Amino acid sequence: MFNRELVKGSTSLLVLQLLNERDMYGYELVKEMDRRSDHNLQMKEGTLYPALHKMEKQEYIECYWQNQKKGPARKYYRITAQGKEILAERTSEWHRYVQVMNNLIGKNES
Amino acid sequence: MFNRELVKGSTSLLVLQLLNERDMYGYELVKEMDRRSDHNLQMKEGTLYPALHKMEKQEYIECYWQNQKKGPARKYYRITAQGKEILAERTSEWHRYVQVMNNLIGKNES
DNA sequence: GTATATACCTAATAATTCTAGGTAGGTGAA
DNA sequence: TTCACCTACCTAGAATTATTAGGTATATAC
Repeated sequence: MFNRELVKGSTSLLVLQLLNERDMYGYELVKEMDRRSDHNLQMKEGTLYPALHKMEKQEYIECYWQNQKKGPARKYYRITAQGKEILAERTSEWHRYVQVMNNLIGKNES
Repeated sequence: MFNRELVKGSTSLLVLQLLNERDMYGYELVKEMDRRSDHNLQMKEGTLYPALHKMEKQEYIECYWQNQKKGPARKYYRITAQGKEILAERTSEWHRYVQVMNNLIGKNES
């Protein structure tokens, strides 16, 4: 939907925000982002899974397996205390970025 | 200033917007972005020059040399009709992107 | 004559995303 | 019962873009 490069860099912000609301598994994150963005943010699995693994290494999130009665097991992710700090930073950065951009390109156009 | 990946993808939008206001040369674009963003967007020359050359190939902009009485010659860039179309698209895309993101991460925080 | 500012440029590296696969469990229809 | 499809995980290679770290040249100030 969006220019791939424009959205680049907001993956971790989005994931941390969703996990801050509740624990989710990878496949669910993809569907949830699609749903809540009205199909505007269609993150690919090939983008999400490596990003999750990186954030796990950085200890922004941690995971646990949950077997299902039906279907494949799910790997749930939970945000850590450190992850919440990063989320706050990234959110603040996002808002500053939008302000700066809007100043430059004109807030009121189309 | 900002996460390098967050800003990725907005280079062409920024350049087209500035050139839509008036013709500028590369070095000036770098300084002008820095100034108008209160030093938040410090685009590197290594980012800008290749981006300008690409947009020239795409015919979004065109250039002309202007010799100076003092100092090195300047390569001025002018936005084309096609560039103006792209600018309108990119601007609209930017605003949609901000809306979608704000919906997901919560408009009112920090 | 040396440092600094202006003004252009590029090759190599880094970071991220997408493409295009793969594995496996379970359901429903022909 | 086989084939398609959905769930759910994963990764290697290609593509894109930004930064780093240089280079060239003109002109001014000390």
